[in-house]
Amino acid sequence: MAIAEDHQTVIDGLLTLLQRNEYFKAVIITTNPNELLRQMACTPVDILFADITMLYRTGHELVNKVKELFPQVKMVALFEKEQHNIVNTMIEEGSITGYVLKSIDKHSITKALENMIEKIYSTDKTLKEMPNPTVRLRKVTPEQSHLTGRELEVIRLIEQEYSNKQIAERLFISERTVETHRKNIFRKTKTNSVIGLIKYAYNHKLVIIR
Amino acid sequence: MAIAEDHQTVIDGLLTLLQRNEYFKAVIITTNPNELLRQMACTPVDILFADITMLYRTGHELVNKVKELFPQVKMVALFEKEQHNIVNTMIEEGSITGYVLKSIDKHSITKALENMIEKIYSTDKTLKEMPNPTVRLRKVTPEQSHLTGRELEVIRLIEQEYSNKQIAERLFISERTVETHRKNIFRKTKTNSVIGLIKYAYNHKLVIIR
DNA sequence: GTATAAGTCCCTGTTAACCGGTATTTGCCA
DNA sequence: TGGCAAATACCGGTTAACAGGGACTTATAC
Repeated sequence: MAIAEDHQTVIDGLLTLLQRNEYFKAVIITTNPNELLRQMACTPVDILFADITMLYRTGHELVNKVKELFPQVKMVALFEKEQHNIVNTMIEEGSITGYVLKSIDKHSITKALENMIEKIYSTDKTLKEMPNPTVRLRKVTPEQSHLTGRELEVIRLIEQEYSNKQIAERLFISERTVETHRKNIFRKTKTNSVIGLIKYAYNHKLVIIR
Repeated sequence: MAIAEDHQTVIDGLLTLLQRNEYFKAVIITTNPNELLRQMACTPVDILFADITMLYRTGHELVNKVKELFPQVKMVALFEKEQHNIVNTMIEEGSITGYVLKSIDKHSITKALENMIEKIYSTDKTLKEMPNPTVRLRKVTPEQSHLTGRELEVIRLIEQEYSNKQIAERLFISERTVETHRKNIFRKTKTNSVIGLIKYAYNHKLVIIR
């Protein structure tokens, strides 16, 4: 098993738990994505525990790299409750095999680990083929987001510093339409500047930060 | 001692360390700023360990609240290495008594805690009066930031959604000057839109997020 | 004593963003 | 099948932001 996490303390916490577990053994521990890939090339692992932002960091896309280079590795995302949007995206994409809520108490993590062993080792299927796996700690229900799918797309492109014109080209729609979406977004999020909007998006985890 | 931290795992890590320490005892543990204040009113503590972003969250300003309501409490900020800017600000303000780098290894944290005991209990002075306290784990040297103090001020106000005009009023300078600062900021940070700038500021921890 | 950096101020433009409407098509679902 | 949400598109008008200049004062450093 490999662990990739930004916070030493989170790593410590996991290690403490793993000490009492006979099934898992952490063989790679690092906070650096590139270092992780390098080590995975030398030391084969079955499972990768990784912070979700590290996995999905825009631009880097560790999750895709791992999928490409080591398709047999099961990826489990460590996430915080506000990040359900990203988790759900990754589940839909079939990128990850499971996920664990970071702030959950020790007992639940242990239980989740045990469930994971059963699921991962008893069958060799990914989430896509397991519509209702118990690996899921809880149903990750998105907070009633009033924003439509198209609006979310626009927000993500705004955050990527695309201009209205570029967004229009990217989505094959008129610039006017982008402006309309923008207006509706501002109205719905009760913001009136890009900065406010970006902060809203970050706070509501509509986009992946850093 | 009180602990305020977003991450359960960080809390767990601290508690494990504290178990072996005879001087400290955590009596309040919470992730909620308001809950913290409420509990501090009921249960007196000597020291508050808190995540730096939680302490300094713009708008809330827990650090000021604590200082106001419980001036005798020593505040120690838990921070990550990129946040040295904020730490230095707080030291200059005399807001905090000490700070601990989150990602530091256990041994060093223990050592830092011991140093802290000496410093805090042998003298009753704040950092301002102790120019070179050993509580400091390491000299927090800002990465060669080419941005000037005034430029940082402007960036923080931009992030707060102030317009150029409002910034000018706030800083008692001409709107032209703000524009000049803005230009220089864009040039120095190699950005060319507020969004790019905001992301730069977040990535370089020039402002406090969330 | 003279560079150098920081901070201040102003000018001329251009344009993207924003405000406020209105309106059509599509598809879902009750 | 009638209502509704989503997505699409347009228009006229206003303004803040941004580009790319120049220039002056003050303080610090060498």
